[in-house]
Parts: sequence; structure tokens; C-alpha cells
Amino acid sequence: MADTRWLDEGQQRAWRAYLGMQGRLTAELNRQLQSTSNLSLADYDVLVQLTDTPDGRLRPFELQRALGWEQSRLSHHLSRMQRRDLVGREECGEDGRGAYVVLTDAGRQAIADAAPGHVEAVRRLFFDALDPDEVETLYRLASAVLDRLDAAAARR
Amino acid sequence: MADTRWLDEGQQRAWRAYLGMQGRLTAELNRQLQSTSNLSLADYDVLVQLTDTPDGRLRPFELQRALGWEQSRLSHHLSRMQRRDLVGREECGEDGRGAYVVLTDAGRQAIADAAPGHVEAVRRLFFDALDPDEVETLYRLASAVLDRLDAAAARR
DNA sequence: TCAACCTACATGACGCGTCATTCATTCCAC
DNA sequence: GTGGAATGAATGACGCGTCATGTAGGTTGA
Repeated sequence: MADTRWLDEGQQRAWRAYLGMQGRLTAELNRQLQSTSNLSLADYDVLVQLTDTPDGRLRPFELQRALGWEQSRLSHHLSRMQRRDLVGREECGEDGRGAYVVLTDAGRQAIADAAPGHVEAVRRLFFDALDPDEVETLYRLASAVLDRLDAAAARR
Repeated sequence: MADTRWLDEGQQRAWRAYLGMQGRLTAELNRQLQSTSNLSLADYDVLVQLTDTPDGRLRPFELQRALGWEQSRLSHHLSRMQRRDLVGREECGEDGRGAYVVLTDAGRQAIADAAPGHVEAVRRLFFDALDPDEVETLYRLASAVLDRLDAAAARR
């Protein structure tokens, strides 16, 4: 591998800026959510998915695909959320192996309380810094990279 | 907070795509680095910073600023890297409170071995999916958000 | 029908990241 | 110079994420 093609100047600074933004933005949003609502970003994402279904109930593997998480991460996270009474687990009649994850009243309340402040933070720290063109480009860019990642995941 | 301004359509999908890309790209790069070089992305970043100095030696607070990390994260991480003999700690003459973090031979070797494969992965999963305009926009976008984050950090 | 295989999910171990706290040293106003 | 604030750094506790593994239940085909 003596002939590595390194990143060019523009790629380098873009990558560095992206990494910096990524890490610090995630940390800051996490802090905001945690301190004002006692939720993590991960909790928030799970609750959003459950809230988006009519009966607040999903099979873990559906959640997994919607979130793009690893299976064991989801399982661990659900256990922690269950301990805090944000979600419950129920047996699944159709499939003896399976289960249902159910939004509890406390969970529903938690995300309803947290959402406005979180959206506000996302807007303030992120979208207020961008013009519409940049937002559109971000969408295209992220979608293209996601396709790459899907291909890589399929290859694994 | 009854009058929350939610995200518009374009912002929603951009945000979702960004979050998806962010999480999965980080996970994938971590996996690649871990499995081929037994290093984490965090290890890699620390080693890069140390390699960039003439004598492979930095004060922790300099590393902290360069990486944009929390102080305690860095301290914990350096302890773990020290246990694996990737870095060493030395006393600091000029300031009795301070210390030096020093790149070990093993650390220097580790990043030299890891760099080609990592850069290759970054290129394959990320830059190969983008055209130059998108890279340029990403840089502008990330820089703008970083400014926001600096402002938020200063306010804290 | 039953063995081989696959799918849905859980768990233990271990490294990572944050918060709160602690400690020593240095800086500075007076 | 000295008491108080600020700075540089470490640590314990605890939630998070990954890998490897385990297990029960479904599916398929000879």
C-alpha cells in the first residue's frame, strides 16, 4: 500500500471541518436534551419512531431498520429505557421469537416535553447558520453517502 | 413554548439524512480502523495531532483545543492509550500543574500502519460519493456551524 | 419428520464519554 | 506577601455502543 492516494487540500479541510462539526454538534445537542429533558439523543430517536406509529408499538427489528442501529445496541438501549419506564415490552402473538416495544404514557409525555426545546436547538445551532442551497446540498450529499454505506453494508 | 417553529420539509429530510449518514459513517469508519489496526477513531485523532508536532509531544490542554474535546474525556482517553503503550506521560518543567503527552515508538508505528487504510476508507465511503462543489459546500457549511458552536460554547 | 439453517432477540464483557468532584499549582489584587 | 480566583489535570460513577455469544422459535427440503 505504498501508493496511497491521500486527500487533496480541499478534501482535507472539508473533512476536518466536518469531523469537528459532527463531534461538537452531537455533544452539544446531547447536552441540551439531557439537561433540559433527561433524555439522550438516542432516547429521542427511539421515541420519535414509536410516536410516528398509530399505536405506539413496533417490533424491535422494525425499529432497528428505521434507526439504522445495530441489533445489540437497540436491545441494550431498550432495556435501559424500560428501566426508566419510557417504553415497555410485550409478547408477540404472531411470532414466538418476537416482541413488541410499546410507548408508555411517561414516554409519550417525555418526548412531547422535549421536542420543542430540541427542535429549537437544532435550528439555532445548525439551520440558522445555513442558507437553503446549503441545506439542499447537504441532503443530496448525505443521501449519496448513505447509498455508499448501504452498498458497504450489503457487502459485509 | 406553544409556538414552536418546527423544521420545514426540506430541513426535515436534510436533517434525517445527515443524522443517518453521521451515525453510520462514524460506525463504519470505526469498525474499519478497529478491525484492521486495533485503533479507534479517537485514538487515530490523538495520534494525528501528536504526529503533527515536531517532537511528538504536547500539553494535554493543547491537545484538548486541537481536538475540541472535553477535558475529562481526553484525560480518560490518554490513560487508556497509555495502558496500551501508544502514548506516554511526562512531567512538565515550566508548569508544575501540567504534563506532557508523548508519542511512543509503538504509537508512531501504529498510526503509520493505520493511515493508508483509513484514508482509503474515508475516500471510498465518503469522497468518492461527492463532487467538488459538494465538498466545497460541506466545508463552508461545517465552518458556519462551528462558528455557531463556538458562540454557544462561549456563552456557557 | 427431522435435521440443518435462519431469524428475532438478549446478554456479558469491555472500551468510550460525561458529569461532578478533587487536587495541586499559578496568577493577581490588594 | 497573602488570600482568593483561575488554571491544568486526574478520577469515580454511570450510562452508552460494540463484539462475541447464546437461545428460542421458525423455515425448508430431502
